[in-house]
Amino acid sequence: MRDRSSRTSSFSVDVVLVTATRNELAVLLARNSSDRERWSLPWRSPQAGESLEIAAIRAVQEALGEVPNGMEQIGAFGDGKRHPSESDVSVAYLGLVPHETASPRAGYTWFQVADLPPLSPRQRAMVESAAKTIQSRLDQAPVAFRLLPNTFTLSELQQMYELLMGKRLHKASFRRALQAAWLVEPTDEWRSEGRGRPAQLFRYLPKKKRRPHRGVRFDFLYP
Amino acid sequence: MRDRSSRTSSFSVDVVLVTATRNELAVLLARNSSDRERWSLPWRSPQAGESLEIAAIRAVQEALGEVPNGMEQIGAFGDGKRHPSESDVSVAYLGLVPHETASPRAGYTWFQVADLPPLSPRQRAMVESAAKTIQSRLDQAPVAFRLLPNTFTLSELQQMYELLMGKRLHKASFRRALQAAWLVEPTDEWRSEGRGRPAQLFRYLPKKKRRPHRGVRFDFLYP
DNA sequence: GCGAATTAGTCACCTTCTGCGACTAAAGTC
DNA sequence: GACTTTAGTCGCAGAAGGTGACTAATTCGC
Repeated sequence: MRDRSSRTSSFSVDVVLVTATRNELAVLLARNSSDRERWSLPWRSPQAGESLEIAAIRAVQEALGEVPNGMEQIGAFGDGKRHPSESDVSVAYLGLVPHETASPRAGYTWFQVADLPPLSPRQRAMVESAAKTIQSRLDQAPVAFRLLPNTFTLSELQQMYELLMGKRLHKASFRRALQAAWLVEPTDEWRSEGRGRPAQLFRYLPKKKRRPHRGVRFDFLYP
Repeated sequence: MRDRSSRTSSFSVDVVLVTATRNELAVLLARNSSDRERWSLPWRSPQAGESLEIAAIRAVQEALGEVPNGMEQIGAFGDGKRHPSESDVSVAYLGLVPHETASPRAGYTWFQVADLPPLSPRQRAMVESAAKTIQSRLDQAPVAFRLLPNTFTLSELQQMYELLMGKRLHKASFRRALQAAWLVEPTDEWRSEGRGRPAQLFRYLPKKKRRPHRGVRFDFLYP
């Protein structure tokens, strides 16, 4: 994928770029330059003086030509044998991009997460970890908005949440919670999509934190 | 701290070991072997074939002589210049140990998190990240129990939660939530501590998950 | 021994939150 | 114009959560 002789660093930076189509999550993979049947996550060996995050951003730039707004580190992965870079450890970053604006460069393709080609065990672990990270961050961070275009209908937003959470949501409850969080604001545009009543377009409204308090909840997920 | 000539790996594994006294969190630091005025997190350069987690566990063994039940990786840290190991990147692990059973070996000391000695920027970032991780994991994972001895009173448990959450909790609400989560079981022991009515001792009751469902909550923490 | 102080543990009330069905609104289809 | 489809809202019933007041069991001071 990249010249590996420049500086044999014993770690690499790998990027799990995620986008969402109508009802599927997709991950960007790069065609292996030597064995063109194989695919791998975009990765990069950090150059001297290049921070981890910068390396991740560069890897994304090579793949998409643009940078996602905000990449999040999801950990260092060391187990598993083979990795394209032959590095001992890979630091994985997660990036979210709206599907509309995400056209990969030559050699890169989106794969549905449900239908990935074979990957190295290490990279497969990264993809799984990325999926978990997205789910767990869902109600802590505005993840869904980073996967949607600038304006969107509330139905689209709800569908995105349903996709990310993996379950159906009740429309009225969803909108009530959304209102309480004060997270979106209406635009004065409407979109008519096929049949049915046109939907109002909304935009994400980043705001100072609200809801300062709330008690304990022992919603433990694992024993 | 450790022989660095054996194998110059460009990354190290650092451990943020956390314990909790009555009303303070504390972190284990190691006295620097060359400059005995300086302190650092316990760390280790992974040997060949040593996984990241094993390296972290070994580092803890050297420091405490025992292993915490479960270490969690909190990320790879690359920015900031100086690090004891002179490595480019450090992978940080978080371990929780009950204060009662945590007697450090010679050269290691617990420091209150509010009163840490100077650390390298990178290690300071690790400690801060560890604190954030603990808070965010609080209602996802039984963090508090890993900081308490096997049996404890509900008041102790509540105090631990108050310490970790950084705010007071109402006794009745706390216990109601605890009951609903089915997370502790009473022992038949009671402990009389100074004045006041003796408290019943409880133990942690790991269990299959409950509460399978719940709607969305936009409890966003940042804009 | 006895009341005050202290800590443990529970109850009941009221408010807020949440699941959910039923409703109205505005478009297209035939 | 009746029917279908999607958007958007209302309001109730029940669950969850915040809080003060209560009972219980012990030590302390006298």
